Amino acid sequence: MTTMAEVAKQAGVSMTTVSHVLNGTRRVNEKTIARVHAAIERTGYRPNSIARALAGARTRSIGVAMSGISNPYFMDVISAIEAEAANHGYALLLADTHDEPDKELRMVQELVLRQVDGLVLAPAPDAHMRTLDYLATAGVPAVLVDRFVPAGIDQVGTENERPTATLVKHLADLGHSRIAIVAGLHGLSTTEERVRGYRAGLHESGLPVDDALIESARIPYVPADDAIGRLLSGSNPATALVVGSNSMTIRVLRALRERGLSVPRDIALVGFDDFEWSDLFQPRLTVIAQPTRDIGAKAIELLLSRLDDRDREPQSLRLPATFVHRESCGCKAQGDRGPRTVVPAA
Amino acid sequence: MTTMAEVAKQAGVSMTTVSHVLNGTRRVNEKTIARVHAAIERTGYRPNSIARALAGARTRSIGVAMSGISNPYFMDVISAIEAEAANHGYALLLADTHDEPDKELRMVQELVLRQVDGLVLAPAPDAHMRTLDYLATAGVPAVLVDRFVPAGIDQVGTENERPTATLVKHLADLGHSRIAIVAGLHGLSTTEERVRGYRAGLHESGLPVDDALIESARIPYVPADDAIGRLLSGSNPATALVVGSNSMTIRVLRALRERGLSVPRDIALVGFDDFEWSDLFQPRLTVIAQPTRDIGAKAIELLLSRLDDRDREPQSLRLPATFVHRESCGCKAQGDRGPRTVVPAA
DNA sequence: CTGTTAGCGCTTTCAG
DNA sequence: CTGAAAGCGCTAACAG
Repeated sequence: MTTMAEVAKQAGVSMTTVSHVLNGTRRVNEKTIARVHAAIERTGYRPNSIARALAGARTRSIGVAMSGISNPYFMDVISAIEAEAANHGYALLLADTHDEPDKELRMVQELVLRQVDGLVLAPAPDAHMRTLDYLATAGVPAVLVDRFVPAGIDQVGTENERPTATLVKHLADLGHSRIAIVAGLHGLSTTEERVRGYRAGLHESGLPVDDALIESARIPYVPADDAIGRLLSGSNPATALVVGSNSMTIRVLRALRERGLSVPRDIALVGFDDFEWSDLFQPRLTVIAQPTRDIGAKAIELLLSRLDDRDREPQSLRLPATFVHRESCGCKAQGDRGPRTVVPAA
Repeated sequence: MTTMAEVAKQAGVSMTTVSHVLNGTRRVNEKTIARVHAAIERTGYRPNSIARALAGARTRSIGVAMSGISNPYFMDVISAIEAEAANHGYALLLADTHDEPDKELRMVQELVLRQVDGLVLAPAPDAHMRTLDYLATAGVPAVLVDRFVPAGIDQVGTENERPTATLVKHLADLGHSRIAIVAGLHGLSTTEERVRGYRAGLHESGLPVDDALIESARIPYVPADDAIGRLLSGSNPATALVVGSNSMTIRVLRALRERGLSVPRDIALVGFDDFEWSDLFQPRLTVIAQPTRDIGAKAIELLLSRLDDRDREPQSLRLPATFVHRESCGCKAQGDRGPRTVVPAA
């Protein structure tokens, strides 16, 4: 392992100069720069990031803490984050919070101890926001993705309310009056906003809100079977379903199949979140698609810009979602081969 | 941030002792240990991993370098790795190699520079194995996943040859004689082994091998359209397809749909790799499922055991795959609600 | 425009 | 059973 001292000797300069050449952190004579570069070239020198970090500089690593890193939504986001971060010479430290506040805090502390320059977090439902408090006191820059919190911190996510209303109105336009929602995890802003959009959509369609038609998960990863059971029983069952997230959609589709129900014949279904392969599902799903890659890229952009300027005003970004019209809503089949209909949602 | 010096002072001992208490690296008097622990407790001290690393100790981080981290197969593996690693107090540094040898080498060097204690790598096709050479000379413990190389290094993957033969024979038993394979990326051991299994399956079914029925990708991420075109044109087109990996399966399914071909009516299809949601596809896919979580867990297990004992004999582990019988092969429909048929694959 | 030097927080000889 | 002290490789005052 070549060290900086070695390079300095080879180039006939001091370590200081090598360091400054490397970091562009002060003016250096052209020729000196050239000599240093030559020495670096010759020795194949690569700076040791650990030593760099210890000496007080940045680690050029950023922490990513999210739930269910195998969740397809987050995978897209993470993949975009990885690409964008790598572009800027940053490495990623990954942690799975499982959407549990305690685990989230532990994981984030771990990342901070490892001196990440900043972190991207999809905050778990946590009334006390312990993680955010910790981050604030530790002075570690962070950007939140997906879920929003009422705090002065950078955040990126998508529009939730209007698109969900669009989904509901689409169903109402098709003649449905018993439209239910199976929302995501209780306590997440996304869940709340989508439920709000659901209510708004009903109002705007002149339909009453029946709280019995609103289900949301209290615990991560529960199957949707009970919820579906409640929604479809009784004298006035739901005839159409809005599902609040893609992991929920999987569970709902499975629950429906368990009951021998076919979509959209027996029940119409639309969802929030697209899947990379939802065009291969049966039926093809009508959904709101989030700009996952943009969310990831923007998260890194915000984070890096904050590293540059700690005092910049916090930004809260809502990226537009798209309405992807396929067949699960029960509209006349779009034809397998035709282009999918994509319009801005709301 | 409390430092070790602070703790030492509070406990009335030297830093050396604190260090040894922390690491259990030499005998220390019971009472001294207690005093140190008390001081740690009192100050809320957490060791600084960066300083630790620089001082030559372990970083308790492991690098993970794979292609297409949004690829569902690798996501499962990574998710298992994350869980297992977190259990043992290790953090993950993630890098995407995109299956390109150059990028792979750069990423791995980067990870090594960041002093990962070891790494998990899904090696890109690379005749010269530059990355493995580098790892060997750098003396960094690594375990390979998914793909195998003829090198004395720990490796975990699945059985490829026999299961693929099983797939072929299943198709042959259904009366197909023109069975094609759309294999994965050229140069990967998985691809080669699966093609070998394909040939073996044909032999064992008394069918001739027609090289025109063997396609594999030369470049990552190419669509399957051309391959499908070649396979289905001519006077004696394929009537059944074996697809070599799940990302390929997606591309093949899309290509078939472009052509208005329905599975299994117009053509039978079976694949390697299961999807978490392949039971929601139309049709439900008959596949060989890899024990992805076990692969990830085993990879970490091997890596940690090597950190313990650098001189242990390298192990090469093949975990068994399972044959998941659904409908895309064209067998009489299994019924949507029945349990899927799962048997060990060869 | 360049160099000297004091750490960053910890591990680990070496010496009691 | 315990400590003193020398680094690990780099950054950033401070001083020309």
